This record gives sequence, C-alpha cells and structure tokens, in this order.
Amino acid sequence: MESKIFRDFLIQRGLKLTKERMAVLNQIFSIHGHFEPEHLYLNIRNSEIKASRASVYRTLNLLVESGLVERISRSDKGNVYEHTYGHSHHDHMICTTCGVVIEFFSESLEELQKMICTEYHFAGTTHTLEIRGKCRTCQKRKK
Amino acid sequence: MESKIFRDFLIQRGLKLTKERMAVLNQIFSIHGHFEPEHLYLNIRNSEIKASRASVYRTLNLLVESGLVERISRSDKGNVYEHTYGHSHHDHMICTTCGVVIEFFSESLEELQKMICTEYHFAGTTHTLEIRGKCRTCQKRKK
DNA sequence: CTACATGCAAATAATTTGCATTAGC
DNA sequence: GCTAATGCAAATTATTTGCATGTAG
Repeated sequence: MESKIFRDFLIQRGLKLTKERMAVLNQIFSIHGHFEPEHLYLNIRNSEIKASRASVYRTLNLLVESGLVERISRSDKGNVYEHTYGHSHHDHMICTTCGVVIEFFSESLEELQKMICTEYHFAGTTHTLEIRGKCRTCQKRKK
Repeated sequence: MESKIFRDFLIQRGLKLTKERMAVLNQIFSIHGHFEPEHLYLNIRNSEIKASRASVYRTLNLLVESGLVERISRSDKGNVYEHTYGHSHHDHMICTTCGVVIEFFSESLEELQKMICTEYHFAGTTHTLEIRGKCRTCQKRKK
C-alpha cells in the first residue's frame, strides 16, 4: 500500500521515515477526496501524532514528488491536492454557483486524449480536465 | 472589439472607464498568449499610461468577471491568465521538462465533453484541459 | 554518532484592502 | 458635485526557510 511506496521513495533518496511524515500520509489517505494543506494541518492537530505546519508542507512536497499525491490547484487561495494512489483517475465538474465537485470518468475521453497526444508527438503522463458550470440542483434553483 | 465589451460591462455595473483600466486592457490584448499579473504590471510601468499593482489586480478581477479574461491558474507561484476574446477556445499541453506550452483544439473533444455534461445533467459553460508530459524535443533529448 | 528532520518564528511572495486624494460621468 | 477609482503602504494569506535542538538509522 501507500506507506510502503512512500517508505521506498524515502529510502531511495536517503531520507528518513519519521512519525510526522507518517501522520501526514495517514491523514491524507483517510480523506476521501480533495484537501487543502491547512485542512490537513488542522486534522493532524487533533490526531494522536501531531506535526507542525512546516512539516505538513514539507511532507506534501515530498508526496507530490513521489507521485502519491497530485496538486490539482484550483482554489482562489492556495492549492488543492488529491491523493492518486488507490484512487483511480477521474476528472472534475465544478459548480460555479454552489462549489460542489462532481467526479467523473470517461474512457472515450481518455482515448481521445491519447490520440491527440500522438497527433502532437506529445508524451502525456497526466492530465486535468475541469468543466465549470452549473450542477443539476443549481440549474433548477436559479431558473 | 474588446474595449467596447469592457466599456459596456462597466456601464452596466455603474463603474467607470478610467485610463488605468484601459491601460491594463490594452496591455493584455497586445500580448499573444499567457501572462502573469506581475509581468503585466511591469509592461505597464514601461508604457505611456501607468497603473499601480493594486489597479492591475483590481482590473484583472473585473476582466475575469466580464469574461474577457480567464484565469488558467497553474504556476507554482501565483496565477496565470489568458485573454479569451478573439482568441478562440483551445486547451493546453505543458511540458514538465522545459515548460513549453502547446495549444491545441479538438472538435471531437468538445463534443465528447458536451455529451458527458448531458449525461451528468451538468450545464457546462467553460472548461480547462491540461495535459502534462514531455514535448517532442524533450523526449529526444532525455531518451 | 551523524545526517537529516522537526518546530518555531521570521522571511517571502502574491494579492487584497483601508484611506486620503483624484477624476469620471 | 457625487461616487467610484487611484496610489500607497499596511494587512492578509499561503508557503518557505534559517536555526537550534531532537531523532531515525
């Protein structure tokens, strides 16, 4: 699982597996969807093993480098992250009225993107698609 | 053109068309691709009519609200913008090695997205697709 | 035991805001 | 003239960093 991947990543870099780093990792993987660093920090403050804001940010950067977490950046202030391991790829629809985030996946979309990459001789590794608009509920509400 | 649209937008809101706002607008529309607020500010400092950082940021927010400019946010630090008027919709491929940005457009992709929206009862208005990976040149270079 | 990690507080950086002054309409 | 905009500098917010101390390997 993810802690094994992270451990291997750290060893490979000659870094140490500290309890603070584990606390951050565990917290992240206990969260379902998206999260912000501050949110993460507050949760950790309330948990068994604590970590400072500095460590949260430092660990977050390591996790992104290791590929376990992805920065999907799209908040007005600050970054938004999401863990990628064990959480299959998907894209997002964001309601500009209520802010709700709908995750979706489309195989055709993935394939089309591969074709486009080929056409442009681009070796795509990851992508982010974000569709903004109004969700079902807000469409009704506003008229 | 864009200045007419912006003027109308301002009037509709009971706001004023100042020379600073025009300077920001002109500067943006004299730029081909993407830009960052600081870049914009520096260009304006060197132009005829100047504007402070505060005004640049304030105007930028108005332009986003008016729909003339879009925040495509994805720099490690700060936001990246792009003007949308007269610059038809397209998506981006970003090389994670050299940072080059390739713009592309695919009609099939647009249609597929419409279909997905329909399926999810989502009224999509705009979208951003960003594919990250290695560009042709960097693929050769690194091997 | 040694190098790397931690926490803290100070430093950076991007952006926003309060306020006195200036300028569209 | 009235209301909104400007510039400045101070305030906020998010994130990083230097340094003395702690700790994993």
